[in-house]
Amino acid sequence: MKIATYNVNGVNGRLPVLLRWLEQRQPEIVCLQELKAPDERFPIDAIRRAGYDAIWHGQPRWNGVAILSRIGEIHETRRRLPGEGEDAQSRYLEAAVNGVLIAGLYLPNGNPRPGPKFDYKMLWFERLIAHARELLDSGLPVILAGDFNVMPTERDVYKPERWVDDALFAPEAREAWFRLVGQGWTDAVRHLHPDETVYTFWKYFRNAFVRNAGLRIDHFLLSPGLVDRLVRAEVDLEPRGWDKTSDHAPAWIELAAG
DNA sequence: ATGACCATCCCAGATGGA
Repeated sequence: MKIATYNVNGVNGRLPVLLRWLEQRQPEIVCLQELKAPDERFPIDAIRRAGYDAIWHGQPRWNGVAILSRIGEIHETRRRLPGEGEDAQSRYLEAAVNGVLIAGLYLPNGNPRPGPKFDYKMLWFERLIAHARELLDSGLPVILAGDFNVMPTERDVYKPERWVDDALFAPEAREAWFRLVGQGWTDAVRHLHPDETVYTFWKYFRNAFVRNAGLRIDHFLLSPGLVDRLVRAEVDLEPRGWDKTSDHAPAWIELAAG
């Protein structure tokens, strides 16, 4: 079973790229971030024609997350973190699919730092950490997947020294990441590729993708029971080179049958 | 060290992204 995460940077603007990649790769489950569309503009018809069912949680202009499945029913369990109000930004969606609990998330960017946006990022992070504890304690097989907007280590940034004051690489954000992982989660890509340079995002500017001036900010965290089932963890670089593409590349993991 | 590019939306230029 392949499970993917893809920050599409506008689900309607990137629809041809998304559909081409779904057709090519055929992941069973996909978490999408940055829909940038209100709920009524989610392209559900095109996604159904591609063979997927979906749930989504959008808002006008910004944010927005979705979970797609071609393997079985999507049983939604949450659409916001505990502690978030009804009017919160659309950044979290959780569902049981084919025997696994999938949490699709889009953690706030947090720039500029310091400032209210960074405070919101860290507050959101704390809510995620508290809820992740509950998910671990449930004993269920759980995957936290999405755009965490954090590069955990220097290996995850092309020029670490340029990013130390940025909200994506700030000590507070990295500390929160390691506190989350320290609950007992496994970073799937690093587990299988401990020493490789792996990026999931490249700016549009200055030929960043061609220069491989990238960041690793899209992640999969696995609950302990899933680690033995992890057989692959990859980033699809090809779609990042397509015309009218997202600034992120899709990442995916493959789990053996449980 | 800075600015570069892209999407969205009452369609122009502000805002957010990372």
